[in-house]
Amino acid sequence: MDLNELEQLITFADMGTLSLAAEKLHISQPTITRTMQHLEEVFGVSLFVRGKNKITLNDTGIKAVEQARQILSTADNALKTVRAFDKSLHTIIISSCAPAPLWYVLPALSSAYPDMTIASSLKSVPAIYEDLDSELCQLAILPHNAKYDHYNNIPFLEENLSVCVPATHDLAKRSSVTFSNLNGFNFLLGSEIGFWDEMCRVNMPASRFLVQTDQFEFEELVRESSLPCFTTNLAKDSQNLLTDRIKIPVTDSDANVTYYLACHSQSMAKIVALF
Amino acid sequence: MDLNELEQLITFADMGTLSLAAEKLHISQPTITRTMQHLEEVFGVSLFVRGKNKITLNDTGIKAVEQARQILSTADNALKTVRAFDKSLHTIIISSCAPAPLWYVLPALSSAYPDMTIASSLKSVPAIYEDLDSELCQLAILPHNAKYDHYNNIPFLEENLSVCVPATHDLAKRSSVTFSNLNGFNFLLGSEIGFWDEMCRVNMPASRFLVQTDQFEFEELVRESSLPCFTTNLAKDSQNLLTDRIKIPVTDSDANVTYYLACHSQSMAKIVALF
DNA sequence: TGATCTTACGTTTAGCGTAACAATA
DNA sequence: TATTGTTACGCTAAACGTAAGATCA
Repeated sequence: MDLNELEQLITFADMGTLSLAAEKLHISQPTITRTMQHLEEVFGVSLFVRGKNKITLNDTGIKAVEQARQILSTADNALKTVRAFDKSLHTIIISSCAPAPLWYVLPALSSAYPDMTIASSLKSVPAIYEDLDSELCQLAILPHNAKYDHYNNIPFLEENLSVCVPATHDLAKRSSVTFSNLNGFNFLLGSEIGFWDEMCRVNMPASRFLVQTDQFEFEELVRESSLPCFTTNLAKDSQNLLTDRIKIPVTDSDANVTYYLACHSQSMAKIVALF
Repeated sequence: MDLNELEQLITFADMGTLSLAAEKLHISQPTITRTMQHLEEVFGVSLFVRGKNKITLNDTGIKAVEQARQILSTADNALKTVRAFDKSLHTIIISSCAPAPLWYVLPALSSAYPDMTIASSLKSVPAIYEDLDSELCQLAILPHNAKYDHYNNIPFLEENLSVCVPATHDLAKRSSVTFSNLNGFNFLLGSEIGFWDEMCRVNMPASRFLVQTDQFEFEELVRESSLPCFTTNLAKDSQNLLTDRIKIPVTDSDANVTYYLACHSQSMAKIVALF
C-alpha cells in the first residue's frame, strides 16, 4: 500500500470529482482513475459507484476515506516524531536569563560539540524553570543557584552592574551608587538584556526606561544624549561608546549577580568538564 | 512513503541483519540495502550506524521502527475495518433458537436478497439477546415475543412437540402426554435442535438424554432401539424413520411454541414484507 | 573462508502523461 | 458543446536481481 494513493483518495473525497482532485494534486485524471481502481484491489472491496461518466464513493468508500485519513495522520505524526527525536539528539538548547554568560558558554559548547546545533534564548527566570522541568532545555543559566535539589548547579560567572553617565551629570562625582540613588532618573536601555530589564524596573520603580530595540539607534542615543545608561564588567564596548562617560558601580546585591549553570543530573558531568 | 519499505525496516529490526531480513521476505539483500537508504531519505534523518560490513539501528532508527510498527498496525486495522464493514453490508446474520424456522426463513431471504450472504447460527436465548443488543445479528428468531420494547416483533411459526415411541411402548396407548408423564424416561436426541435441548432438560429433570451428534448414528438408533424420541409438526421425516412409531402430542405450553422474528426497528419493514 | 553489506549493471516492471473515446448535462 | 471518467499507447523512471567488490571474524 502506498500512502500517495491514500492521499489521492482523500483528495477525491474532498473535491468530489476525479478531475478536480487531479488538478489539485498536479497530476492527470487518468492517473487518479487508475489509482482508485488499484485501491479497490488493495482493499479487496468495491469503494465506488460508477456511472458512465461519473464516480462517487459508496458507503464502504466513505469508510475507507475515514480510515485513510487515520493512516495518513499516523504516518505524518511518525515522521514528525522521528525528526524531532533526531533533532533533539543533535541540539543543545540553552535558556539564559542574560546575554553575557552566553558569550562564554556558546563558543565553549560549539567547540566541544562541533556537530551539535546550539540553540539559545533569553527568557525570564520563571520561564527558565519551566524549560528545565519540561526538559525543553538541556542547560539553564540562572542569576542564582537553582531552587530545586534535583537540578545540578555550578557557579559560573559574576556580573557587576555600573551606571554610565556623562561627566557633567549630577551623579558623576560619586564613586558608587545604590538603586535608591538612581530611582527617579530615566535611563536608556538596550532590548536584549534578559533579566536585567525586569530587575531595573523592580528596583527603580520611579524611573522610566527608554528601551531601544535597534542596536544602532541605542548607540546613537548614548552618544548624543546625556541620559544615563548601564554597563557591566562583562560588557564589551566595541564601539568605545562609553569612554567619554563615567562608570559608577551599583553596590546593591541585586546588581552584582553570580550566574549558575543548571541542568539535569545526567548532563552535568560533561558540562562541568567544560568550565 | 511505501508501507512495504516500513515492513522491511521492521523485519530488519527483528532479524538483526539485512541478509536474514531479505531471506525472510524472499527478496535480495541489495534491495533491502537500497530500501534502508531510501527510508533515510524519506525520514530525512540518519537511522543507522554503518560499519564496513555491518549495519545497525541508531537511536533514531529504533524510534523509527517503533513508529513504523504503529503505522503498519494502523494500516492493518484500516484494511480489516473496511473489509469488515463491506462484508457487513453484504451479509445478513441470523441468530435462531431452533432449526425449524430457519428452513423457512433462509430460502425466503436468499431469494429476496440474492447477492447477500446469509449466515445463520443456533444459539441459546440469552446469547440471541446479546447478539441483538450488540447488533451482531440483524435478525433473531426467538421462542416468544422479544422482551424489550425497542425490538420489533412478528409472530412467525408455531411448532408443536410430540414424543415418538414404538407401538409396544408403555406410553403408546396415550393420546396425549405431559412432561410430568415423560419425566424419568430416557430419550434419544439429535444435537442440532437449539433451545429444545435445554427445554427438555428443564422440564424432565429425571430423564437422561442420549445426544447423537452424528445424524446417521441418530437415525440408526431410532430405527434399532425402542428408546423414545421427539418430533414436531415442522420436522420433515425424509427417511420415513417415524412411520413405525406412534406420535403423541405433548400438551404443556412449553412444548408448543410460537416463534417470533425480532430485529431492530429500522430493518423490520423489509422483513415484514417478506412474511 | 564464509558471512555481511555496498556498489555497479542490465533488465523488467510499473507508473505517468498524452491522446482518443464514450457518455452526460 | 463542455465536462467527466475510462481505455489505449508509448515513454520514462524506478525497482529489482545478479554479479562483483570490500571488509570483517
